[in-house]
Amino acid sequence: MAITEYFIRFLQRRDSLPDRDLQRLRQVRTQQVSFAPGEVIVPADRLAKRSCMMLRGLSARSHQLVGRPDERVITALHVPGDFVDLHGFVLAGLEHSVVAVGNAEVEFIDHAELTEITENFPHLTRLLWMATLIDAAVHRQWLVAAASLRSSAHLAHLLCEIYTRLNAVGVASGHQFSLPLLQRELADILGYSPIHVNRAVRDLRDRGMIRWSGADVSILNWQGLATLARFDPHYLDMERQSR
Amino acid sequence: MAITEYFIRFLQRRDSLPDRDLQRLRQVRTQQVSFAPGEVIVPADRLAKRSCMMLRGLSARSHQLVGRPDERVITALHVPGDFVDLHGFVLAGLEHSVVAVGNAEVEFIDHAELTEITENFPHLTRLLWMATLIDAAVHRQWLVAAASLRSSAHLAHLLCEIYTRLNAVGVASGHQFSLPLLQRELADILGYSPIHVNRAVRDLRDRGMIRWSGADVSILNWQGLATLARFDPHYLDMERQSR
DNA sequence: TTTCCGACTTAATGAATGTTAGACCTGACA
DNA sequence: TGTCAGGTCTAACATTCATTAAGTCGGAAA
Repeated sequence: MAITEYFIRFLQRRDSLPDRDLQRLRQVRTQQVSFAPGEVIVPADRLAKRSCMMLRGLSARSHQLVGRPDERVITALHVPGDFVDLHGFVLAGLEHSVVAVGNAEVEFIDHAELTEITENFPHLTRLLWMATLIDAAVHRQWLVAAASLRSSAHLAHLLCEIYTRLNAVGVASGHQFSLPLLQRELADILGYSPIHVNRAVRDLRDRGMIRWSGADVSILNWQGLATLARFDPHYLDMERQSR
Repeated sequence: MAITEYFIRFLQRRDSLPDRDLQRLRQVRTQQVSFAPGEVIVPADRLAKRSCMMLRGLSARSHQLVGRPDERVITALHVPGDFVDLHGFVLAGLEHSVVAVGNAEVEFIDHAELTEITENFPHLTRLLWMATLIDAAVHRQWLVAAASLRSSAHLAHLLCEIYTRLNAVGVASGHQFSLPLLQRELADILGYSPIHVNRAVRDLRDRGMIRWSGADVSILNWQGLATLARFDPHYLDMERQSR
């Protein structure tokens, strides 16, 4: 089975991919696995021998809080084409777990194969490195949002980002997308209580900016939402550039 | 001039460094530059041709908020041995600037030299990659802290982390260190108002956990501070491991 | 010494967010 | 049809944090 085309699209959007790199990518062997909502895709604190890439649905990086087993914080959301725990290849282990959000399908790639790539494909290695650094840029933007935005604007920022990322890989268009997140999970992402998340959702709805029922989200006023959130997609580094 | 020994120590703490890698590192040519408090070390949004490493003092990654020129958010602090903007080597540009905190000294390394390393030293390349991934793990921990800790505990977490990192490179010991951060800058890091930061500092002082005068910080009750902050240094990935 | 300025500190008030409790709504299923 | 469970929504109250204003302290410069 071949490495997901989404990831190739992710890379090609940001740099040209020489034939040699492209062929090597397509030779990567993967194991495809499906997960039900909430299932653990990658457990924390274990030395993994493989990493996973999103194929369908969403996943989240979930940090269990020490001493409070019922609480967690979500520090990242991943869409199709994201190489979710590529950092597990270089780090000694993950300090968080990766869980499915809604129904999710991933492809696992053995670390042995990644090692071989880093030994023989320097340019491709820099592109893999880049993928992890874009994750880090998203982390920083979440920090900025958490420190500078109030609940409604903070939620608006998340919606703008997710839509932009889904749209970039062709999984969403027309300002509509599927976001199978419970308000409780949203609270773990934004760092608010579920009740306060509910207030923020209602606020955006009352302002006529979004429609949200079940997992279906529509952004009715993109410009207004982006302005409220001070959203600037620059940090997603979506420009073509030689690396 | 040689690459800072702090960085070599940083790497050797986490993996063995073969002679070939070590020799290549010591051959890296650098330009050493000093900065006064608040000076910009690396400006945002410009395609840099070099990256910098901390040699002495501290630096911060500062995000200017669009539309609010007097406000900013600090998303990272860097101590000696940190390869501060190594990510600028792979990304198209930095979405933040790097500024000096107190008096600071850095070494600049040309990207051409890093490119050469990535072409010929795969293991060393993985270690450079690792350095950027540890930064990302710190970002995640800051997200967890922001979402799950109240002001005093949040501040306590920052102090525990900075001391641990300074201690790891031998720049601080005995639970004392120099932290030339104004309370206003602390507010930009923690996402509070300066007044609220003042309350948090006073609170930790009143509890007898810290002493803080000028730039000199003493942690009087490490265990209490770490418990309050739920600090677990695991995320700093300081274990030796083959990578 | 005196003045001045910046940083730190304190107080008072209001806004944002958390907590608790419970109502509503809807789909699954007996 | 009725019940149940999980998710959403609302209200009342408590806590945390922001804002404004003003006072204190200490070092630098005249």
